[in-house]
Amino acid sequence: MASDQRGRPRSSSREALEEAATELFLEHGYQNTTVDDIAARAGVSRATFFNYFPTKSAVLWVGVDRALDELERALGTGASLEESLGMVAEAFGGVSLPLIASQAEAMNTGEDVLSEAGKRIIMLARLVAGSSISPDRVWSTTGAIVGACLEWAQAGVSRKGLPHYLGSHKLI
Amino acid sequence: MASDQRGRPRSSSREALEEAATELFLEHGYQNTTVDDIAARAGVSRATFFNYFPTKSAVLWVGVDRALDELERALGTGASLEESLGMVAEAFGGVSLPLIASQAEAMNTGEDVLSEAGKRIIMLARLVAGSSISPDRVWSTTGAIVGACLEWAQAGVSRKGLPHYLGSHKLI
DNA sequence: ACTATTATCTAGACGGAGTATAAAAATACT
DNA sequence: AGTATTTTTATACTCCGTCTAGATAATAGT
Repeated sequence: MASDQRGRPRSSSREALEEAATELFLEHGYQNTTVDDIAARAGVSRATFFNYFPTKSAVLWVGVDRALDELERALGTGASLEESLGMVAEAFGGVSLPLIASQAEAMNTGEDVLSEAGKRIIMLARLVAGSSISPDRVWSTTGAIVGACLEWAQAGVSRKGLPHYLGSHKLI
Repeated sequence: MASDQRGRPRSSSREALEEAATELFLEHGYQNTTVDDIAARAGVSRATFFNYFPTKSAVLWVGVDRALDELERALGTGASLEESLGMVAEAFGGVSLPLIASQAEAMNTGEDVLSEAGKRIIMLARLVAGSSISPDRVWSTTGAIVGACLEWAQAGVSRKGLPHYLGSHKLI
């Protein structure tokens, strides 16, 4: 029986890179941090960074992107949009805020992050469009979801779970 | 009395660049066209391109960006969101579709354009947030506007004016 | 043990976007 | 002619993201 642990093992590069990037973004700002800087602090080569993250900005969005992936998976099982959102929000809302939501202003993020945010909104709209929702409600629903997530992220210490905010916006 | 036509006159570079870029995007696709290519065909230097457009992708979005600028201006006069949208849609909806809306698929546009689209959505959301609308309706309203504009752009030959589509989505 | 296989990591070069700066070119004013 | 002003150009630079070839580290089979 073959073990599936073949080849050179990964050397915990992913966590190291994520930590290094977070530190540097907070120390010097997002714009003033290069991929070389991140790799150097993590103790790996620049090429390795791109083995783990497709772009520099992807580090900021790991949490959000994972949530989008899970939403896609949930919708793929045939669950309705509301059910799928609920499932993702349960698994996702309990954990800590994604880096981008909690630290955006401390990292001096500029236009880059703006367009990255927009990209995720469009990804979400595509998922919504692929659900069983009426086509002419796709974008207003997408907007409502975005609004709920932002409200949740900005709620601070009094924050309730994400499902609470999703529920308070009527999605249908 | 000093004429305000001082210095070296502009050599119609803007239109030339816009035309050259459109042609090349359609011939070889957006991704396979470099700024150098555009400048060369327009008969100007690469540096001149960046005198007229902040980014390569901005050429695709001239119409949309102008509409956003006008919306900002209209809101600045104190008009309501609905009134301002109506004004912009009047001035904007009669004219031809922006390049991005009519030719996106022919230009083989990829992920770049996706994030550029998202950027504009966020710009729109900021304008909506700056209007007199209730804060918790900002994103659902933004989504509704986006939906109306997309419906308008995709309507084809039977297209009515943009105000018609904005009206059919209830924005409030 | 030795080899083959598989997968990660690395070094290095490359093309392209966007920025910055200083010089050249074209016009108007004096 | 000479000066001021503005556009255009040449050039160099940084950084992102891609690519390729090779080094390295582990396992699987003989």
